[in-house]
Amino acid sequence: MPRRYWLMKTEPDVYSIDDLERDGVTCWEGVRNYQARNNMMAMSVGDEVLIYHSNAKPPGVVGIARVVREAYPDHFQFDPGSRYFDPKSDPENPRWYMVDVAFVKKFDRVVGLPEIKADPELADIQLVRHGRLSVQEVKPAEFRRIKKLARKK
DNA sequence: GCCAACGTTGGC
DNA sequence: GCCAACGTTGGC
Repeated sequence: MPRRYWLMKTEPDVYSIDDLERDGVTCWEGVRNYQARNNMMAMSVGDEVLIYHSNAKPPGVVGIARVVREAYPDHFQFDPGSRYFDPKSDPENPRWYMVDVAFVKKFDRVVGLPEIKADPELADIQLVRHGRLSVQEVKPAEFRRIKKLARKK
């Protein structure tokens, strides 16, 4: 099974790449969109993940993480005190899953969304074409390209 | 703060 | 199963 590549969004005010660096490993809870969930369920240990800061100035890719635990039920869906509580989810058949990811690196500079949009090699990236999805698959060439852009300047 | 895009809900 | 209403995302 070849390694796959992903992009996951987070709002830095809520959980940033610096928080991930501090924590080392974190569970990626709170994904409440079926397509995003399905992407998490397709992840394997060892897959690499671009970390994207949304609602940030500037929005963009800020670093890399690695999947260290494959999808398992997100227990926050059963916690009435959690903002991620889902009263419609059945504990016998959980609706929402999460993965664990580990910090790999923080880029020396943010690869901003305008730069990604302007790059011909990234013209088909889902981030541009289906902007709102919070967990996306990234093609190997796109992953390499963003890593390369992060080294520029 | 605005609003376009788009996913979800629920009446019928 | 359609689709209008509604809620959320997220760039600007």
